[in-house]
Amino acid sequence: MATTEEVGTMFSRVNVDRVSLVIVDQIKGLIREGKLRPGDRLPTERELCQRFGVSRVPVREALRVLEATGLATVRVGARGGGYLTSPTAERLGEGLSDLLSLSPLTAANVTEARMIVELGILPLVVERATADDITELYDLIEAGGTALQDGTYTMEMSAAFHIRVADSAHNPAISMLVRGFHGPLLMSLEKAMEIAPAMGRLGIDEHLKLVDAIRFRDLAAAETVLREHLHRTARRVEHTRLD
Amino acid sequence: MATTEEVGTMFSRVNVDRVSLVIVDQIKGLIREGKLRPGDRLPTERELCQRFGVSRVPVREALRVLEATGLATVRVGARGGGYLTSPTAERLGEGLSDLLSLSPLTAANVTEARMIVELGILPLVVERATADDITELYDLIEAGGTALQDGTYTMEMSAAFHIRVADSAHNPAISMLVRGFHGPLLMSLEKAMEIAPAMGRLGIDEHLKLVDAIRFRDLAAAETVLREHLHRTARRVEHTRLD
DNA sequence: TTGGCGTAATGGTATTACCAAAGTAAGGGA
DNA sequence: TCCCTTACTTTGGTAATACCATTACGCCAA
Repeated sequence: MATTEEVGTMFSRVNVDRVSLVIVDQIKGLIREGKLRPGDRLPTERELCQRFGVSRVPVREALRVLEATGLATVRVGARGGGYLTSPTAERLGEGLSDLLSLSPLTAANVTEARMIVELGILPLVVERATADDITELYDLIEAGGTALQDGTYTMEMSAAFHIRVADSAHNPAISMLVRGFHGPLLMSLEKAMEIAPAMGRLGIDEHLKLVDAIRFRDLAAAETVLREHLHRTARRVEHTRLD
Repeated sequence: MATTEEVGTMFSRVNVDRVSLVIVDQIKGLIREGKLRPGDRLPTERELCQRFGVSRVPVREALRVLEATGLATVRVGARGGGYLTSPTAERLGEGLSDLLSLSPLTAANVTEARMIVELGILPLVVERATADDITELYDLIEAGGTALQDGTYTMEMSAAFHIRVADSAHNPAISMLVRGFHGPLLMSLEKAMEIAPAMGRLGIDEHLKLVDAIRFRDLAAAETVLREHLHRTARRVEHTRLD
């Protein structure tokens, strides 16, 4: 007969997770291990049922979760079924915006984090920006200028510029972070405040100075410009709640 | 008879979304409008079925999606069902880390981004760290020291320390970011490389120096220590693939 | 030979009915 | 008063079925 202590170590905690969760985890694991890659087609629902030895309901729930996470899309019809997709930063921002609107994060919180990231990557940007990067940045600025004259300049265009700057660091992880922040943050701010034309003009001027500094690989100047630029926009959102 | 152009505008693209998606959107909408708040209990599955006029499967799929998005938890049993939750920094970071570890990013990408964030927040940490923060950081270091002697020191404990440092910036958005970095990504690295005892000793010494610098509000010293610390661990990861 | 059309095969979507397991809460006895 | 039992609520999972969307293929005609 085993003592109580022995029994305590004999049995390991049995995991009675939801079946759908187990399936999701297994598929995620396969993705992590590289055995499944974006573009791959998952087996049909019926086949997944057989492989996992479960009925269709949990399998479908798992597919919905993968879909919601941005890991897969499910098509109907012949040649339909689950297809793995590589989660984009856009999808991340989508999910994030839902959560941000509920979470105790304030716009000031997000802005502060954003400043840290965007200022922090400047050394990389100044070092790695290619001629193409610079050209595209100037193009964005020009587009912003004409939009400003038309009165069609939006916060979204400003966001696009900052995202393009981040892309010039040539690190996909950083691109994802910045995209993740800009989407939800600016979408909610856009509703709250119209862009005053003078404000836009000043913003675009600063964008221009920033790209100039990047072009000349002048880190100090770039930092000065961007810090002032971000601080100025930060002050506008200081007391704004995300809602 | 209508002309072709007229017909072109007469019909709008029919988009028969999945029922589960419609349900999710409706609930999200109610949350956004404030008609549903964290802590609220959703109607039971059966009742949702009646209200939406659909069967249980789509309803359950919708609940799974809400769960996966971090907007709700579902309990079984009497008084069970869906309860809306307010997403925490932990939950947000979890989603972020999932995304990072499942996207085609290299360890070097993520490490670089991590360094930018963790170094970037140091000014805030040095400025805002409370006595409690400092005490807890020392506690973590002490726990790490004893664990090291026992041979039970793990990457996870190191991660906990860095997360606690980030929490000392007292910005939930930043906490979320750093938690996102120290998720499954580092856990998978943990498998790849054992912590050499000497390595751990050195790491903990650096942790100690970092907290000392934070305590004395010595930003320059803190930056020097952390930069070296992160660079050292980064070098170990440099040629490691995420797989 | 080739283009278009109809049909069959494929595979997700939703309904219904049913049972099992897990919590909760209320009732009853010591 | 406290604990235990019991009954009920509610989700979790299975199975069978019908239905609809999409694609592939083969046939027929030009």
